[in-house]
Amino acid sequence: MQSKNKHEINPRISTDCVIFGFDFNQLRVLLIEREPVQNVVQINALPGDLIYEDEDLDSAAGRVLKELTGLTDIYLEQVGAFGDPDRTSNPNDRKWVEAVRKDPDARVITVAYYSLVNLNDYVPQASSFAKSASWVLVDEVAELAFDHFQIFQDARKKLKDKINMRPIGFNLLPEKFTFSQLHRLYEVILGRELDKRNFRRKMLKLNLVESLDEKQEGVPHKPSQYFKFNEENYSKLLENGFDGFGF
Amino acid sequence: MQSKNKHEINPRISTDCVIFGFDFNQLRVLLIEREPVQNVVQINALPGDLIYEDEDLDSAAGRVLKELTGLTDIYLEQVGAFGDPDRTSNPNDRKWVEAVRKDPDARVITVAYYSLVNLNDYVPQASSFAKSASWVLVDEVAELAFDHFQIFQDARKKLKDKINMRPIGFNLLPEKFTFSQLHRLYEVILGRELDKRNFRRKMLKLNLVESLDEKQEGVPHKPSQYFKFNEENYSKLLENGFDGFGF
DNA sequence: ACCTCTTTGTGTCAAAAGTACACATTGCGA
DNA sequence: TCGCAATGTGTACTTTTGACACAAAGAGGT
Repeated sequence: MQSKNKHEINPRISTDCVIFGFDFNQLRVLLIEREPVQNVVQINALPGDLIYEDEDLDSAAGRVLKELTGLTDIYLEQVGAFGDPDRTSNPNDRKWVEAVRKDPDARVITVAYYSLVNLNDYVPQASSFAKSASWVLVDEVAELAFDHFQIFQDARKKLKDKINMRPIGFNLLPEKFTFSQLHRLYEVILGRELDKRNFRRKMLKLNLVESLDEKQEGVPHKPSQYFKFNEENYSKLLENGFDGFGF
Repeated sequence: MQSKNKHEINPRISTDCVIFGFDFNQLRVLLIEREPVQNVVQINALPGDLIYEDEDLDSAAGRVLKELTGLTDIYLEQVGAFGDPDRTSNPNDRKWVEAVRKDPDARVITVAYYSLVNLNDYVPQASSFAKSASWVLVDEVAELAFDHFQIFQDARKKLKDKINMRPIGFNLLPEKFTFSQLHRLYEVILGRELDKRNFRRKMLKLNLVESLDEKQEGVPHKPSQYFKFNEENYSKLLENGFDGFGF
């Protein structure tokens, strides 16, 4: 929808990615440190950059993530658009923008994406303007560049809501996994304890996991049964509309 | 997050509003017809326009809505960003853009918002490039300009999800209302029947409505009790985190 | 061989929530 | 006073939740 208007703006569009990583114990988020610029105190940032002319938003997010961290093939879901005109009000951010951008005064609107992956499957490799890329515990995320902290929080909330609506978290589990791993996954995302027996009961009723004829080996305790994800039942559930994922 | 890159784009940002209106019976959505342009077949569109330089996204949505339809003071929530580069591939849309815009080739990314209001409280008055603005039954929405149909569908889905997470729909009821009206509201949003008695029981348990000492008058049947919304309890619920709104 | 350590895996009971279902009541108007 | 149309209410049954404790398996050390 457009009209001739003297107030028309000339903004830039960027995309930022909030990638949560689960290592079977804790929840982390992928952050980058930017290449140093004179006089700019280094703080962490979400991986993000401007989008190209002919890219749709989803692809742009995937590309940017790859360029900065080396991660590919990650299913990204949108968090939303963030566009505070005062986004660059922090002097540090301002200096960085002036050093790096052609047009430091242009307003930037960013479209944020998030995902949740198995941290062990993805080893970030910093490149482009990222000096380093690393997995930071979600509870230890402190100051972030621009409005990234806000974006991070929104994404975390969305992840939490989502797991109660759909049984996500399967795409990120290894082919075979134990119930404890699954259990732990739900706990770290929801940020609270879940009763072991009740969790098992409820999860089994969904028919989304089935046990394999295989056990853990070499563990100094009772070995656990391995389970696998039943994709067929998952697709069925998705079609029929679903219910009963809350924990 | 920015870098010097020859692919940098020069897009426009617009905002589109999906305003759902409830008239105590049916669910409608506010659509505009644009001022005619030569050779362009008229189809409906969501109210939307480019944003200004210094506006944050939320305010822009409110302003645009007001300019095109006269509606003010509507709480808007974001649906998301839509930015298909082929957004203007439809020849009709293309012609309209060429006729109306300074820079018809610029890519447009739109940030969509939605809301739900009491249809009787808002009488749309078309202005700016809107020739008319009217409430269309959600089930009769057909072709829309650009990617507006997609946006409309996403917004509708979001509304549905939302009502099961929070008891929205109070801001849009009149000060006093009957249980049937509330009941009907939930039915039209969810798109299915809800048992009258069970609905009443569950809603009452939430303590969000209280009955007034006042009855309907002049109706050719048993008059119903009026109820009002209890804002205090609502705020309390919001703070404590909530549960139990699903129907 | 046995003890210890650690994590797995399992059942029951009571409370709460959900679901299905039918009929008397009220006030209007003919 | 009768018919009409919508309101308002209760019960029985099923399903789901939530709280809770102890035996079983295997590794490793002595």
